Amino acid sequence: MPTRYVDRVSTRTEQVYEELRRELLDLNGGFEPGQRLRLLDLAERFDASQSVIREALTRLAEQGLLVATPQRGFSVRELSVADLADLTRTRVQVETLALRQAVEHGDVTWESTVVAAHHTLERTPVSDGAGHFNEDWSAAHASFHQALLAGCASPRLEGIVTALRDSAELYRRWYWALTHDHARDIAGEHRKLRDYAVARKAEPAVKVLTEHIERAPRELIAYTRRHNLNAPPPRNPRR
Amino acid sequence: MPTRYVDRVSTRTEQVYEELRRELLDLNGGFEPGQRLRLLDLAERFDASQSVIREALTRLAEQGLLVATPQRGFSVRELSVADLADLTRTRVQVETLALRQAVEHGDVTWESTVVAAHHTLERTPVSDGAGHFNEDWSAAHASFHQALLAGCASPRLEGIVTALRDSAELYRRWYWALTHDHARDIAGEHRKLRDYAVARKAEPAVKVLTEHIERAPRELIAYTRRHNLNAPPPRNPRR
DNA sequence: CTCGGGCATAATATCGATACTTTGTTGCGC
DNA sequence: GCGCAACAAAGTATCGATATTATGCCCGAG
Repeated sequence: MPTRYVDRVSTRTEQVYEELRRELLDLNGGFEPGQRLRLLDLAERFDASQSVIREALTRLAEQGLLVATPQRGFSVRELSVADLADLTRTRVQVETLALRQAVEHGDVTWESTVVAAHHTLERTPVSDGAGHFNEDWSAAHASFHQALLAGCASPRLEGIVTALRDSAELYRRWYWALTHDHARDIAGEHRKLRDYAVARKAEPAVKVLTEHIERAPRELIAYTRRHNLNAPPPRNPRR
Repeated sequence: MPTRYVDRVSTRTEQVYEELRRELLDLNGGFEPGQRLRLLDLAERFDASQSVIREALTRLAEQGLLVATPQRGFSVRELSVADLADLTRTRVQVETLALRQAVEHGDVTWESTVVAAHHTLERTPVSDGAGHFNEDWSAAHASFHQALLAGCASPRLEGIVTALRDSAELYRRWYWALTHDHARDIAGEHRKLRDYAVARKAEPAVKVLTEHIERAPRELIAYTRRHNLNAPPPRNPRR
């Protein structure tokens, strides 16, 4: 029998978990809101046993990215206008809380990290030119915001903010499909955030961050009101 | 072969998960911070297979009540003064946020729920008289605070507050072992919270809640400073 | 006496099979 | 044609065994 576990950095479950998570949050990923995730399908796709898949899905469900229903397995979390509104409100409140503390308590090392992360972000293209969204930008974006808030020196608060941001990622594909906010200058928002943060101007920074978080959801909600929707348009009618 | 799965309300995993969680947060429970949780032990104890135990532990680890280390299994989260300080600070910030909104936006139904939950709490004894802490009180206490914040009408925010409170529960045994704050009038604090909430006096309510959350950690941290500790005293030296 | 290599032990991670549940379908009675 | 019960198909939940890894101990070299 061939040796199976060679050169493993981590466990199989860990790998599958990370891959599934990436794909779930990936704008180009193949998962639809509400879509059921069958254990055997995924087991075959990842060439792993059901146990491994199940553990990964369990973790994602615990994070609220999936929904686990006893005896009926797992499915991708459904999106709704109500949840988006709640999520956005919560994100603004908690994230501005963290930002205020970061600006107040962050040290010089923090400033450097913010500047560095911003530099990386600015140099990463949003799209790959072929209409495909660049997931590297997404990572750089997350890193920048992470660095910005790390100054609050509160692992617990940081963890909450990160979890909320990940949840919000699920909505990104929906924005992308429906709204085209070409007037928006995201790079400018980030530059302002960096400058206000380093200059220790908490209130202006909070203002920019609030708008930064609220803008896309506001556009999307306005759009759905105009078109009488309250859930994203299905791309794949088969559920 | 005998029929095994009869009259089941839920799945075995769900049951084991809930039982483990209860015990973990139970002041009288048997788990120590840092204690390793062996799959086979628990499987035998619960008369379930390792898979079932593993799924329950995975969920608890994802919540931060346990720590999962690849290839080395699960253990109860370690406690530390630094984490307690961070946790307490975060709890105050997030929970007062929720309280302000509840007081501002809560309707009459909310008021009724608060009053009812308070009544139950007031009628539930803290201790069973034999020195054993009464877990019913703990449940009533959680329900009261839950009801208080439910008025904020934000499932996301509520979820965060609940998760933080559960994390704080892990520290309760530590308080209990070391500090004896007999001057404290917890019932009075709850009464004030109820009254201020129903009277829509946000700021006084926030003040009481802040003190309510901070008091025990403050006492404990002061105690550990006096005695040069930064982790709870081991009751069971075998790790 | 101490340090390390190499084994024995014990625990986790993974697998594949089986028990059970849900769901869709077929066909019968009316 | 319609409702419903029994059945069939598909999927989840659970199990127990096996592969793999961590850990502690023993023992010999220095």
